[in-house]
Amino acid sequence: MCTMYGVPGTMSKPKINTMKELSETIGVSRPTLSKYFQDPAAVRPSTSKKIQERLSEVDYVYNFLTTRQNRKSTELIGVIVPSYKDLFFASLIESIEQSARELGYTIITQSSNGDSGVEANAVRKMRSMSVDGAIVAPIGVAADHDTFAAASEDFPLVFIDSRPAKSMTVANFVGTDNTQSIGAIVEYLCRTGDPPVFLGMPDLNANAREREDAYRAKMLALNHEAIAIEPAVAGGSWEFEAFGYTVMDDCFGRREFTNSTILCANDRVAIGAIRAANKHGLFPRGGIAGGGLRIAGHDDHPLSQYMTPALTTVAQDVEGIADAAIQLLAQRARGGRSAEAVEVFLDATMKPRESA
Amino acid sequence: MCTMYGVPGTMSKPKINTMKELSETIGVSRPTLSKYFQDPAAVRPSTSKKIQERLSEVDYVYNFLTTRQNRKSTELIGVIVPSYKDLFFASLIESIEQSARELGYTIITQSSNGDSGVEANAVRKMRSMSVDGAIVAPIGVAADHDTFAAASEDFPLVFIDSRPAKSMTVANFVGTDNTQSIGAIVEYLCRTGDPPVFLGMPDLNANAREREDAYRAKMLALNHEAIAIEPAVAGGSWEFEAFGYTVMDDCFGRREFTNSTILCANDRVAIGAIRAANKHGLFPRGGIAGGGLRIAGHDDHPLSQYMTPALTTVAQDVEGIADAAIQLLAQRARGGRSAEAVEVFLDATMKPRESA
DNA sequence: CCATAAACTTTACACGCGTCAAAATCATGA
DNA sequence: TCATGATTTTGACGCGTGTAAAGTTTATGG
Repeated sequence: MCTMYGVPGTMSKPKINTMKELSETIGVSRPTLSKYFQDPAAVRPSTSKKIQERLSEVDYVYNFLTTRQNRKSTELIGVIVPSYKDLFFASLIESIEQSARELGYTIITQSSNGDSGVEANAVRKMRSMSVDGAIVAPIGVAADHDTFAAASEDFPLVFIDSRPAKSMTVANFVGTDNTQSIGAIVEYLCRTGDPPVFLGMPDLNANAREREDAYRAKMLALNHEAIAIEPAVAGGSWEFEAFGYTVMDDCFGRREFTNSTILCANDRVAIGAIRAANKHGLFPRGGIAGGGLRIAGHDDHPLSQYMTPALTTVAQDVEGIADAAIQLLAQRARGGRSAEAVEVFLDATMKPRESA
Repeated sequence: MCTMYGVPGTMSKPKINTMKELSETIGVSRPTLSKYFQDPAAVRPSTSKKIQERLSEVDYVYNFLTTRQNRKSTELIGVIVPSYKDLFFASLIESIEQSARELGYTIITQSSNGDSGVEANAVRKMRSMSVDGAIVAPIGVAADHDTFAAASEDFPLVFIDSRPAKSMTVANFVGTDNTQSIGAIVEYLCRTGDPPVFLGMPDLNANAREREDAYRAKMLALNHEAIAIEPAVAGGSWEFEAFGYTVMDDCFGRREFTNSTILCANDRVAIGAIRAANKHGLFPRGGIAGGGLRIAGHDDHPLSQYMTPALTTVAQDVEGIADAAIQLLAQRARGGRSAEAVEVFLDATMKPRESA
């Protein structure tokens, strides 16, 4: 039998459009149905069973817009990230969705496209959708402070990954403790070879500066000289691999840092750097680092282990971050809004692989 | 001044909650405001200007839920993908969002997590949200046919990337012509070296089979023997890199295919295969392929060019797919539902790089 | 079997905005 | 200045569901 989507009349179950209609065909009152849908256990077991049975014989979907209009809570949580095309953020979204689902929340995701105007629009959209809360991985630079401030009067706001631009602002935050994570990998690198030089990431959010600061602090503590590679290109873009590649291709072309240990501010930059190193043949021995050039990253990007050499990095606790953010939001959404802003810092764990 | 989010009273602009309130403070009637918000040009220019000016002095966000409840169109488009953690889908989402934004649509994204139950729930959620249409990259295997059929009575449905499971079903589809894309790369590979063997992807959607079929057809046309690598592992997972790595690590360990040209069903599988090859030292000469083993992929995954060797592949026209899907949906959402199902096939373009 | 509480039904209003009809006001050109 | 048509205002109803109050039925226990 050839079924064609879009042609009416092929469905077996009769379609029911409103709850009133449903209440008539099912034989219970509309208020009872309303109660049932919000909590099947809120009605008598026999009634619940009856509704459930009849429900499976019809094609009814509740109207999300109208149900949420009238409830005190929409059980929507907004998520804003700078880009979908970054597996770190993608992992974060996936974990957030998972944690949210367990608590009955629906996720509305928006990308800010690395643009603070788009980010502000996304926040406004969240407001218009009456979300119960929002999780934002902020652009950081030139963020629209007022937009966030206005939003946070409507619902709790939790920043993840990096803190918002204005450092004097106190806001809910869940993320990795850059001091710990960078500290761990600097310590590792110093212990296993030459002290690292630092290749930053384009100065697009707070992590760029925090990680470099953490690097300098740790190097100082270990009595080593901190050296940051000065990018020959202006890095204003979120294409981190291209940035890492371009900068290091340029360096290696001048035979600079060809024998160094390079700590990159994140794995995407490191992936670009590894590519540049391979182009210049700096990883002999079948791509495995061997005493000369070493490259390390930060984040444990899902593809890092597939690089050649496999990228040594520190893994952020993505699930932990997602879960903590959702928990914090859920608590704030229910509880009072009066609570103090909270900052949660999670530890990252070393992932020693081949590249360093 | 230290501003703290979440503490009321820090805002400068007075907050307005409803349109009625707004109409009072702004000095126009509510129906006029309603018209203005739907189309600023629908009111007299002087009125439009007046509203616009006063609007910038207050903090008002329209209520998305209630506005959309009453309009004939919600201007919401649902997007369902199997996973966020796949840069191909991420690219697709980003392009879709872009095309949609231009037409005034808002995107609601849901991940089906490679699970047909979750996929069915996502479709139901789209229905409950009264979306104007949905774009689905289907799981393919064990998809809930009834769910899609029911949904397509509510709004137009466009499948992208791969066609839904039941092949006898005629549905709107936008995607790459696997015959063309695979044909192009097989032709390229045969022209530049040994004819390829084929490494499939886990049989999770229609592309798995279609691409293998296209490979066999093209090989037949070129008078070469088609050889598909039999995976030693059962590949039921969406972790394609792990699949490619495991299968080829196994082969290479037995010294099989170490000198072959391997065409992978997608880039993520190829990335895993390249990693296996590098582990076994099969890409000497600084990682650049040179006569012996060659590996090619399909999709032009954003990181393919950063592999060593850089992955030779065929690029799907992601923007074209996204745009065509949105256009088709927009047309169907406005126009009649009676139109025939449409299938749009786009060409892919060769990306010769180092790996083959 | 009856008292009692729990669950249900009925009825009604609310939510914020779209939309319509009729009345009032405005802008434009002669 | 006035006629005319365009725009706005007023007042009202509708959307589908949440929710409260009051009355009715049902289950439970003695």
